[in-house]
Amino acid sequence: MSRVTIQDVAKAARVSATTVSFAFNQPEQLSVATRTRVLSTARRLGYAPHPSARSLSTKRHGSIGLLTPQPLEVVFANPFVSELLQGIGAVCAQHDMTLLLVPPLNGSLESAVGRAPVDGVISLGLNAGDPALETLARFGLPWILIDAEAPSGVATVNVDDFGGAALAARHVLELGHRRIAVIGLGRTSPQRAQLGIGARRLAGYRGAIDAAGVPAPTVDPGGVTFAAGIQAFRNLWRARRKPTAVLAMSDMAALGLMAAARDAGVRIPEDLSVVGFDDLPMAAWAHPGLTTVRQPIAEKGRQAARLLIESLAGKAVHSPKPLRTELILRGSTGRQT
Amino acid sequence: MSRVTIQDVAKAARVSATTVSFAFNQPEQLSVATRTRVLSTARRLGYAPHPSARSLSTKRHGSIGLLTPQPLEVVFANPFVSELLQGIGAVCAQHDMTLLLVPPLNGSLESAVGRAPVDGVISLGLNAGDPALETLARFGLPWILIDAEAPSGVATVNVDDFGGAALAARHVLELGHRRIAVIGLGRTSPQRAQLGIGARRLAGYRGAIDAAGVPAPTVDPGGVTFAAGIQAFRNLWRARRKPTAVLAMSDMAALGLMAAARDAGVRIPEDLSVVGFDDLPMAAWAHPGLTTVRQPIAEKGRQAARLLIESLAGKAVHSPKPLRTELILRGSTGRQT
DNA sequence: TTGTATGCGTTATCAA
DNA sequence: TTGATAACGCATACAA
Repeated sequence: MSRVTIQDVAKAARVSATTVSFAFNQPEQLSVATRTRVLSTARRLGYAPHPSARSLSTKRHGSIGLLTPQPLEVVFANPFVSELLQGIGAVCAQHDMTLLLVPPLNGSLESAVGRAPVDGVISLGLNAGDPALETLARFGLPWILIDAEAPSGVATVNVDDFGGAALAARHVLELGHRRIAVIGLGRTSPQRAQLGIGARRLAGYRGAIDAAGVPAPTVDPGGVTFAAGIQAFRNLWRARRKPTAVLAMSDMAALGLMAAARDAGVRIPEDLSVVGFDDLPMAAWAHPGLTTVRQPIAEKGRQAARLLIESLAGKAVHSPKPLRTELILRGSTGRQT
Repeated sequence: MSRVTIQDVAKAARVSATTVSFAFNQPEQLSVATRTRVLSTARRLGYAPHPSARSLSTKRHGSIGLLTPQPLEVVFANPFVSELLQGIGAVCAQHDMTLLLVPPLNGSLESAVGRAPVDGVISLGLNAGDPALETLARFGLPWILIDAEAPSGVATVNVDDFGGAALAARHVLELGHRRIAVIGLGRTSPQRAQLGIGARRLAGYRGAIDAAGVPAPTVDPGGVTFAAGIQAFRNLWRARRKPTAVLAMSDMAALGLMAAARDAGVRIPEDLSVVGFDDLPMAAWAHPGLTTVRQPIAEKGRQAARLLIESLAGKAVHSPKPLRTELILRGSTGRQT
């Protein structure tokens, strides 16, 4: 019941193993007769090259790894990841690459990296200096970063977090809001991971608010989940001085906040304006629709995958220009009355 | 810049390669002195066993594959898959297994299977007789099915689709509805994939409706996306005889239908009752909340992963009893007036 | 056009 | 307690 090997095929087709290998990898080298004979017996026997043997020999795995800073059960709770995977997956398919998920192993990303049969890695939210990335460097694995502080020399795919956040802030400022709250990306999540984009977005919010001569926003730690948004609403509404507008760094938190607000009898946008960040599909499905900063999530995935594959081909790759963000106006924001 | 091998470590530690291997795999065999020396030099050199070499030798890969009937960009558009992955991922982590995504390669799942370095496979929505599954059998790879017609001898994880659908139908019947429409899982998606559960759910709906002496439901092909739900609403509302209750086989379609209904000025539940299937997180977030048949999606993933891993350990595994479904009452259903 | 010989990096067997 | 040696299955110079 053991796997059919190249030798089995060779024997059955009365040729050498080399010939069988040629039939698959360099068909032109073979006469049509033998080639067809070999291939047909291979098919008949159900032969496929053993992936490990193949990669041991070729020094290639034909797969890339997605390094996730948290366990899969946590990571996939965030729809953001699904969308990113759609982008990465599309490019992988184009290049006959498979995708290996690489979450921390016993809490350690480094050891997980060492055991992953991949030609390169896309890392989500890890910043330079992370031990896992140093491990990658030691193994000579090319890698691309998404949503990270760009260390020099490592290609990083980012969006214009600062500009996007500024768009959101200016929007509510123009609507007359003066008491503004910000909901962050969470403090429990890998701090370093969130540090980069969280800090950039916060700076964008603050810059615009400051430029308008409006009091600095209160900042709730928040998170990237619906539940975090609910909690954020509770925190904000417990305060003496309630905001009239909320700028959330994630759509999920914004949606959770909207739901909590509705349950508390707070009308949106009449009593409270809400702006999200991401433009997940469900932002448009909410009622009212969520005004949000769109970032091209799937495109981030595609770019990262493309860069990595180019890098595997030996090309020198550079960080692309931060992708554009865009304010999507829907019903969750309104004029301060 | 090439990878540090076991030989490098052996040389540096003045021992044989075997000893280095022992240090990692059978530490007890070694004297404390040599073990620590070897391990420390290994760490110093940044050594990690080459995954392919290791699996070639051990005949194990330490990973399982998730066979998806469609490209990743399609599959991950469905939140159902994210939740399933949370369950699978949790069990994988417990057993130090990594997860390889195995979508069709050039449209062919069979060839993708042959190239996947995995010890076993979880297949999503593929029914017995599928060529990809036969390929698995040829390679001697253990596999577990999710949401499939259970062929004899292959462990399959299913929920009680029939019973769940019956619950949904009886619910709207009790509310007095007599004009009922059903929204399916889509006809374009891999037909065979959807055939099993789609047919079972349809039978559940029909059985209950028939038992109540109520006219048979109209059936819209539907799908598993928000857009499919919108389309389904249009189809239904175009008809002369509009339903007062809709039974959707997926929450996504139900939510899309609800949104389309609202946009068309159709009130839910006053004008139209809607029941979904799945109980995705966002079913609770919708407004009104979506009454739906809950199925334990993550648990399906966990069970499948557990069964597969047991199977890898040589145990004989059997299809578990279909998991229970449960009707979750929310605001999207009301009495027929 | 096809075959021989060798290496890829590791683990397992057996001997010392 | 350690080491020598033989697989593991394939690809690829090189030879024929």
